[in-house]
Amino acid sequence: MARSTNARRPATLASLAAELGVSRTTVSNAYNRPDQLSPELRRRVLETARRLGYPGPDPVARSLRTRKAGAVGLLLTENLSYAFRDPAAVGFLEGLALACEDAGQGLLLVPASPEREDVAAVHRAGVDGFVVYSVPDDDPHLAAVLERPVPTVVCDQPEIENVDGVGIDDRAATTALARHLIELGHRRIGVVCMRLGRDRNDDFVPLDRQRSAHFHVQRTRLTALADAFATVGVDWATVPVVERFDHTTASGESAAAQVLDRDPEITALICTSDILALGAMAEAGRRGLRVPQDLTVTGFDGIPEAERVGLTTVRQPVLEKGRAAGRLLLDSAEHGRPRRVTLDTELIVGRTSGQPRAAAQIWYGP
Amino acid sequence: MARSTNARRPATLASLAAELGVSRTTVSNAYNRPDQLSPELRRRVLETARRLGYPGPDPVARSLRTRKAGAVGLLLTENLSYAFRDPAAVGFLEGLALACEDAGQGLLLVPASPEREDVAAVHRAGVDGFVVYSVPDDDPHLAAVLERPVPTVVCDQPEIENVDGVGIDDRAATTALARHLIELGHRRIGVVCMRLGRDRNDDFVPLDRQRSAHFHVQRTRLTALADAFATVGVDWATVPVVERFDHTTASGESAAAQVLDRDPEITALICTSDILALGAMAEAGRRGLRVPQDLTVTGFDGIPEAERVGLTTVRQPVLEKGRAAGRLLLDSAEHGRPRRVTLDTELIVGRTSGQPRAAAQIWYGP
DNA sequence: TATTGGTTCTGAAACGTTACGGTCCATCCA
DNA sequence: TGGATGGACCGTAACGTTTCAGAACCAATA
Repeated sequence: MARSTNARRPATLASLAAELGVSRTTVSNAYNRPDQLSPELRRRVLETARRLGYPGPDPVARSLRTRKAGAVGLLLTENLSYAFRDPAAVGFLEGLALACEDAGQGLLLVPASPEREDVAAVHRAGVDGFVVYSVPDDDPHLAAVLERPVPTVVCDQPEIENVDGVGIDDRAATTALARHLIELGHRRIGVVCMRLGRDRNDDFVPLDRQRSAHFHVQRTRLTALADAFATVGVDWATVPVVERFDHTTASGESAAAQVLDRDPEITALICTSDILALGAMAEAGRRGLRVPQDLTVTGFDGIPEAERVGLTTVRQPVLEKGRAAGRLLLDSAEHGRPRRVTLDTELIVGRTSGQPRAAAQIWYGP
Repeated sequence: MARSTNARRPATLASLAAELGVSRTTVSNAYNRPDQLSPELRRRVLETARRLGYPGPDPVARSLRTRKAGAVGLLLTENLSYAFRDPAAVGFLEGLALACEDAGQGLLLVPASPEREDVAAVHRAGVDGFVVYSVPDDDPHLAAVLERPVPTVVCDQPEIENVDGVGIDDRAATTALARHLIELGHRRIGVVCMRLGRDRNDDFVPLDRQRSAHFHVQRTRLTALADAFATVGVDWATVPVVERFDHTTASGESAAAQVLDRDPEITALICTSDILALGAMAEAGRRGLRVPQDLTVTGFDGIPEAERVGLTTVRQPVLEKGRAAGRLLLDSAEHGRPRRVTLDTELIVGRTSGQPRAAAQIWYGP
């Protein structure tokens, strides 16, 4: 006979159909295609569902059948804490989330910390596509994503065959920044950059490590700086470049200290992110160095806090980057793939860059 | 015969098994339980998989079978933009994401904007549980979540039968803040609060709307303020309370303006969030009102920027709140449910609260 | 009366996987 | 030599849904 109301096993579409004496199709239609059955029957189905405690079609079973998960996976191998504390990353996340929301898609944060070699989370993610952000090009998680038979969009990565991409022209942006410093007269500089690989190296960076860096963005910026300063005769091998694994202001402080200890004569400290630059400014202050009179400091990203303190930096549209990544993924099957979106950047000359002391003396001196 | 390497239909566990002449179980074991088959056979399975382009077991089919999605759903009906711009919300998100990552679980942002009545996204979410944050108690999305047969944790909500909860003692925290202002001598005050319901009402809030507010947190804070000031004879009906739907500093500015236009005599402006308070301070500055000499401004949350400007506020451990919510959800089946976690808060007396002018005159006057 | 057309509902076949309870066989020990 | 042991693998039965081609019915049309 009919099943008891509080059956041990939870109600399913089938049990509901049996209870009602109709086909499963009809029950399914009651939820998904109300026009396919009479209002009266639909009412009965829904009421019986309530009575039996049937919560509606199981999302996973539906996904299996329709081959749609209704969600986009986000892979970011930055440590979550650093990611959420970096306004640039949060902005990216916001843009991506907005694009997903517009399309009625969920956004799944895939658990993949940089230390964890375990790629299982990528395999387990029930998603219709992936967005990859801030990941070294040799990351096993990235490889696992690319093996999955779903569309993927990578951000700030070198071109990958058959994969859409979003990014900025890091080389041009960095070159513009370098030119600005060169024109001001800086020749002795130091650099603070984010991590260049999956291994931790909180120290000076030899040339080969710079060239083989697995973070495309960092590698490109270092190369662009080297090339730009080479045009005015700076030997890049003599430029102190310091790397930090953790992306925090504290990292910026200690890195700046490391550079300044090694070479107190530098007149400009170029940081590859605003977060690092803010830390560097704190360290400069601690040493009694006035910015920019005694030391020029620059960043990259254009986060609100950088704007507040007047940091000289390169603004990039982080929110738009996230949104573009989402759109690219969700509009898939349009246009000939792969596609690549390059967003504009803007050099922001703030109050933290000025002429070096020596140059100033030449300029205004006797 | 064996299938062609580039079959039209993508390879599956079954087709792989057929190709190899083994059972599906064995192929499954090759991926999930390497100890259940000989290394040699496993090698063959994996190699054939590569050859046929089999990407490994389908995550959705696996979820269906195992009844585990490996992800937690987050429902927040705040507009995404406001959520990502509010450091308190980002902190919560960070804590929750950390808890999920620790457990190897994904975190799914369910697309549910406040305007959208469509709860389909909740039904479609393939998750093992839900965390609900910043949602009015009559939100249809919340109702849809509670109908799903998965564990749920609600944040900043009144107790729901059989549902775990995380929150702070809003009443006690607000009372402490009110006492602080009362002791300073404030009697004529104004209030700026976040939205009280699903409808937009960017205006003064009549008493009945205050009492029937669907955001538990806001309702509790207003009630606590009313009760505290009643003890010193303040008639709450005369206190201007202004509401803003959007949670931005711009909202704080315009709300403060609205209050000050109505009652320029107030000596303190109590805001129910730091974001609103920061906006209020900007508006005070615009009017030439010195804080705190001419106007005391207070917030709630204890976000970093509030600390930077020395805002008087109540600090709550937002990251811990998110982490606790995640832990509660993922530790399910422990202890007798439902459980409730109440986190500590701290009154931070900053530089934005002081004695009112009138009181100061009485104090130091002739 | 036969035909058409529309609505309402059905039955069976996927979707791709893992859990469960085995069987088979070689080996080991007494 | 008999019995026990354990490794390697298998077959079947779900998991709960959607899809698709039609069947049954009824009313209206020619």
